[in-house]
Amino acid sequence: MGDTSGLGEPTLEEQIAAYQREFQDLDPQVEKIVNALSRLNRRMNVAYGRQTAELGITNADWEVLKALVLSGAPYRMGPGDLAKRLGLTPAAMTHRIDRMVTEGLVNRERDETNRVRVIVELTSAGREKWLEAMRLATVFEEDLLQDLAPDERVTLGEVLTRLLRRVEHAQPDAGGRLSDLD
Amino acid sequence: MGDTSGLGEPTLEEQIAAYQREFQDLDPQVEKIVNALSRLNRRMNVAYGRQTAELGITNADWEVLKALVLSGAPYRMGPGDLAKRLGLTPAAMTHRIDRMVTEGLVNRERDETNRVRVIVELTSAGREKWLEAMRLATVFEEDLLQDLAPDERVTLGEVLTRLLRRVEHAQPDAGGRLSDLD
DNA sequence: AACCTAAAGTTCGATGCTAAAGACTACATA
DNA sequence: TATGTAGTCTTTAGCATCGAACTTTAGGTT
Repeated sequence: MGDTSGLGEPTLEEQIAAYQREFQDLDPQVEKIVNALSRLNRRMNVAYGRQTAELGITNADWEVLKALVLSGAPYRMGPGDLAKRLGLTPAAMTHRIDRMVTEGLVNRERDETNRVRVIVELTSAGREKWLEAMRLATVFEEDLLQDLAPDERVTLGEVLTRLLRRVEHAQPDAGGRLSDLD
Repeated sequence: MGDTSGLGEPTLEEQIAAYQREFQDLDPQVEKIVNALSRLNRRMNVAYGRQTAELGITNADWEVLKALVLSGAPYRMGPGDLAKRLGLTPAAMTHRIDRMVTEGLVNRERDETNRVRVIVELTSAGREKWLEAMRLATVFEEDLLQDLAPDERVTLGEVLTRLLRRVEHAQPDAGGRLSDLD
């Protein structure tokens, strides 16, 4: 009586109870929300990871593709901007782009108007991969929210946006780097 | 007109609009929720990372401390169980424990009743660190949810639990490894 | 008793990340 | 024109992680 399956994680409720045993002045409401958010995200990333793997790419690749597509046509960005957008160091971006170039997902060119700049451009293959990933992702996401009534979805979206506004305002973009993400 | 600050991220609303431009049959409600969840988690991890750094540890350390404390007195677990609990490979767990032993947060002993087993035990210094981290974390968490009325908190907790139940049931613990977490 | 199999943890090689140092370009100023 | 300075990317060294091979022990089977 206790664990979910093997030895993975205890139930959320069990976990909150354990926290309360070890830390008296704890607000169970708050802890429930925070821990649920954290677990949900983990599971979502696992699911996304399976889907991207199915397409022969990684979640890391997908993040880059997303940033490029969202930048709009002609789907070009500098490595520095990409790094900021994804919360990586420029060094990591260099290597990630290296890999994605060999995979044919993006091109790397020098900016001829300013030869110290580099332009990363989405290839049509990259755009196609993004599209496939997007199709899989939306199916999963719709399935995830299946049990939520339309008005519940609206409310949830509104509440989460409010939380986000609070935390994004409190950390005005961390000066760039967004590291230490477990 | 558009970006938040420097070049970090667009507004959530802007991002959803961009998605709709590039991908027609998209449910904006769903996408709003999913993207808000993802961003929220990112910001939370950054915040936790700052707090743990302030205490001279890392988020990685903190995860181990949490697992040990939640296991209850006498705060002992095997590396394998810890690895499963945290979604790491046993190899990674070995190195993490190495580091935490030198930091005085845990002890490593052999189980004398079964000499192939190892026991990781929380030290009192480790317990104290967990307590300090917990105090900082709860302050942040309370601040994060400040704008939510009591009944909103209850509803949010309930809805998130429902989502979690759905996704945890769908992925009955991934057979162990929970990798590919960006 | 000798052997086989399974389980637990560590070691090894490769990958991706960070922080810091380096190389190159553009632009302002003297 | 020469020089300083800031900005952009790459390179380097160190660390954490993964997957796979390896070591040791426990427990069952013949």
